[in-house]
Amino acid sequence: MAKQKLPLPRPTEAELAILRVLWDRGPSTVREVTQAIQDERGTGYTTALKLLQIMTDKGLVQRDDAERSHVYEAVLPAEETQRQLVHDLLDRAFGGSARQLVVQALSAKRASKGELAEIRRLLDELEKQAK
Amino acid sequence: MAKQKLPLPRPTEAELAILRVLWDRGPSTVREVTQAIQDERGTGYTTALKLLQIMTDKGLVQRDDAERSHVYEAVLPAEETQRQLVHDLLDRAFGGSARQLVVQALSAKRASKGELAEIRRLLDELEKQAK
DNA sequence: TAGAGTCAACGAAGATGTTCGTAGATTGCC
DNA sequence: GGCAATCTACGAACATCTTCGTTGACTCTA
Repeated sequence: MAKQKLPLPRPTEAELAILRVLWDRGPSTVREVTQAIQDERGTGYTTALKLLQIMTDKGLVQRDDAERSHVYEAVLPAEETQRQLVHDLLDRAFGGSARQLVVQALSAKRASKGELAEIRRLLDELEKQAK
Repeated sequence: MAKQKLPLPRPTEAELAILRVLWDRGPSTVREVTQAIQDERGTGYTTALKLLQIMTDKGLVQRDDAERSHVYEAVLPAEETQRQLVHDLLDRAFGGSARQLVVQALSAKRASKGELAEIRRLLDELEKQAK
């Protein structure tokens, strides 16, 4: 039984690849996950299974074993895990400066004009709150 | 002698802590680095030394051994490594969406009004370029 | 010159993450 | 029932990362 501690561990590299599949596809079987990450990483079936078992122990995913093929599902929505990862990176590499991170994010991947406009709208909202 | 391959490996957790010290302080000795990360991590002298030696092999830092106490220096400026780290995170966790990453960055660490204004200025510049 | 302090080098141990081989159970089909 | 396919479980091997003990060299000073 997985411990019910709220601060979930940071997913590792391979675990994150699996989480992305679960976020995209929703609840999935081991075979579905394996096929989805086949290209990106060469991961075989038993490897994916083992990772999902470990992730279940860690509390990153939930397992439904009603059917013979167990169905796995991400415990946290993508946004929450992403926020945690960003926060970690902020602390570990940016000395906590969100501004610097945003700068690098926008220069790492040239955002389109539409995306920029969307970010601008987000800023509007945040400024209202941060009185 | 360190290989001269341009794509430097992604620094690990402990390595990144050391890089941050070198970015802050500039070229430093093992002892200086050790003292700087003493609080954050309990890292002892020989551990820091070993890490710096490994990082030298990887090409992450350069060593000046003119004096008895060798002086280490980050090869890449902070901005470049940070950009690479953001790019990695973008690919590994955000499916490449810079917008989503910015959203999470701003909500992970409530940015101050001043920071928001600065980011807004950055957007102005980017919009000029991204015609 | 003897002893204390500081240094780089090295190797090994321990922790964590990743991969896969194998075994045993279940299911479907002939 | 017997066989093949598919599944979970488990453990071991392997890689990577982190830490530290030990050694030998150098420096300073009494």
